[in-house]
Amino acid sequence: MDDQTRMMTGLTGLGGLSQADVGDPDSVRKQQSLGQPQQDIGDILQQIMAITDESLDEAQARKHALNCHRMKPALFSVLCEIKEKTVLSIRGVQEEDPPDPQIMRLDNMLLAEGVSGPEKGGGSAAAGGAPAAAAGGSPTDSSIEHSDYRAKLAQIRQIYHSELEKYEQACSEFTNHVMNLLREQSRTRPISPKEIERMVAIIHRKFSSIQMQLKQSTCEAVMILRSRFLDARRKRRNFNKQATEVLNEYFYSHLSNPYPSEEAKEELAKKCGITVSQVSNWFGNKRIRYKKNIGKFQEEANLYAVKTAVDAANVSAQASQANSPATPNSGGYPAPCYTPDGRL
DNA sequence: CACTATGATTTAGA
DNA sequence: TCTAAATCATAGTG
Repeated sequence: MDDQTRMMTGLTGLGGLSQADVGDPDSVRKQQSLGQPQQDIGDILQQIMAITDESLDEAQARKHALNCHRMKPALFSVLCEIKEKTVLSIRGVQEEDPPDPQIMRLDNMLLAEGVSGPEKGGGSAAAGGAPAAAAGGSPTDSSIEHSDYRAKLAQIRQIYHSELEKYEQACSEFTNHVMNLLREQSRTRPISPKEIERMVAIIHRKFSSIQMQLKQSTCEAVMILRSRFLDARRKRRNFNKQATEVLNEYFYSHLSNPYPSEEAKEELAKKCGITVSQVSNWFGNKRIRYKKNIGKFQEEANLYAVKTAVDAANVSAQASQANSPATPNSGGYPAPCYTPDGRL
């Protein structure tokens, strides 16, 4: 504000108004240093009193006179220019910082997690529902944990957006306020539009740094959520006995071609209370492990062979035996050797 | 605690 | 996109 006073005094001086009229302190000092020292303190005091005695109307009138002065616009633009140069030389050229890589990373992550992007309304088709399933291949994982995860994510998303909105509103309010203030002041002191622009940029930068904190904490929340829910998926739990039984039954009764179709998988999944991808996993694991060590699975194979045979028998009690589920072994996987004691 | 069983994930190939 | 194969990581068991 020291600048302001200096400029104002300069302005008034150039504007042709007497400095004494305005009560410029410089002029007082001058008077003291030149000539008669404490010539007339009373005089000075009177001058000062005159200022304070000035009515508001008088002051307004003076201000108005200043504003209407024919030299004012030209003068202001010159002053603006000088100020611009000074400010630039003081502040250097550290403006126009590039987009912060930190904030870009946060933005990308929030986008990837579906927090900041467009509303993923559908959800059913897993448009972006399963973040971790990107490479996994289990698009329609609708387990309980998953819906829980999505609910929590939606909650975070909602909080994030409402906070963001609040910040943005506050920012624009504050910006407006400052802009109005500066515009108002630009009538009495040299403020170029460029300067206002710069001030707005500064405000925006401040607010965006606050926003970054919001983004950061949101990211943290999402990370915690992920580790709690998605990584918990990896914490496997064995299928229940009945489910394993159903799967094994299918496997051993289709030993020649243990590749259930999509429909069969769906049915098995429903029967076992697991997802289709879990069924796929199970068959993948089972096939490779069976193939690797047929001997080890001998007993199990016999058990299920007997089981299906019994079932078949039960069925054929009513129908003909023509279509027994015990598929003949036609090449895919070696069939177990049915020795009575379970050895090969 | 070591060891095995087992569900999930990753990688590579068709 | 499906599968084989390897691998990871935890659950269960003695």
